[in-house]
Amino acid sequence: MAVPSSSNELFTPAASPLFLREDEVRRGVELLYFGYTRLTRSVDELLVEHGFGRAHHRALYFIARQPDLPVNALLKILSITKQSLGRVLNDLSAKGLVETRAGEQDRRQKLLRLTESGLAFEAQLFETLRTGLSAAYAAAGQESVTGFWRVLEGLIPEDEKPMVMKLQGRGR
Amino acid sequence: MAVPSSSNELFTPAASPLFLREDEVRRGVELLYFGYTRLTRSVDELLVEHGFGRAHHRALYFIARQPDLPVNALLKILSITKQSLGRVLNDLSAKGLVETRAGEQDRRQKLLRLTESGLAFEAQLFETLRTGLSAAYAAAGQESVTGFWRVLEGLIPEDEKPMVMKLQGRGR
DNA sequence: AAGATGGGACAGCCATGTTGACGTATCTTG
DNA sequence: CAAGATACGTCAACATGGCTGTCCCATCTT
Repeated sequence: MAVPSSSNELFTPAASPLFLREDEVRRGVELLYFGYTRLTRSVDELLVEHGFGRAHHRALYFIARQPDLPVNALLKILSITKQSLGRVLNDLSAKGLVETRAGEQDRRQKLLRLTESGLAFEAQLFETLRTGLSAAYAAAGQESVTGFWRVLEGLIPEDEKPMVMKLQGRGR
Repeated sequence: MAVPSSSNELFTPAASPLFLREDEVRRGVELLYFGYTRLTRSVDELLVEHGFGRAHHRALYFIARQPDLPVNALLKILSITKQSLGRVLNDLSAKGLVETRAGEQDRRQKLLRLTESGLAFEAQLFETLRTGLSAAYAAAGQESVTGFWRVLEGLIPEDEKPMVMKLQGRGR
């Protein structure tokens, strides 16, 4: 009775940095959930007006980010099956937003890139993201922004970091 | 020709805090996407082993967070229809993880709470989240963590902030 | 007593993920 | 050069978790 059980966090509030207070973790989980969903919500509205869904946006986004991306690379970025991606890419090319060319060294590859109108649409979607995220950045201040980045980077497994860094043109 | 168009960002790199450099915004978008999905990925695995999906976790999570939550309050938190939530709640109570009581002031309400085994399961799921997020917190440092929180708070629309703050027992 | 509200249920649709099986073109290698 | 690996595509079937629309009951409010 006098001695709290060893699993009682109140007993050792700063015991280990890997065993933080529950409330701090719950706060992060909730902010991540609400922040993420609210940022994407505005984009979703724009998408449905054009008959697309979130999956189409993801493909558009990453193709815009890395023109001439081979299908396989996009599959790895999205971590979905080629069947799922296939549907999405078919929709996008049927509507003239995406086009493909054969790879030059390896002609089995199909390199994905956005058409003129694909670029325009992606830019429009991105503007929505920019508006939301810029406001949050500005309200929080530059120092908070780097903290924001640092924590999120820590959530990405080591073996996936190179892929993310490469997207951002930051070596590996 | 000599004067860049007003939409050219290179012309006014620090023009307005609401119009940040594209790369900074894209970096945030990507880290948010990968960070969020990677954090939830480990939980997903645990869930499918028990025959549940992400939707079940969300319900479990918020019921754990606010015992005796009325159905209507949970609907607002999740922003889904009552039909969608109904399915999830039926699954959870069929498996004995959630139970309901009639409200005391208003007996039309059903107050949701977790059973013993519901609490145990939610705790197990939460451990997975804690492990991932604690590691990221620890690697980034306390100052980064507050920045992380601040930016995410800025992504939540004003009219929804009270709901989120209330979850975290931080007044409104 | 009438209407509003909290909750539940049935039916059907859609988007987007999954497996599994196969086919074809091209590259790589013994 | 033949054999196998790889990149990509497609057909088919299924699961999850959103959605709309409709109707119902119990209870609270007026």
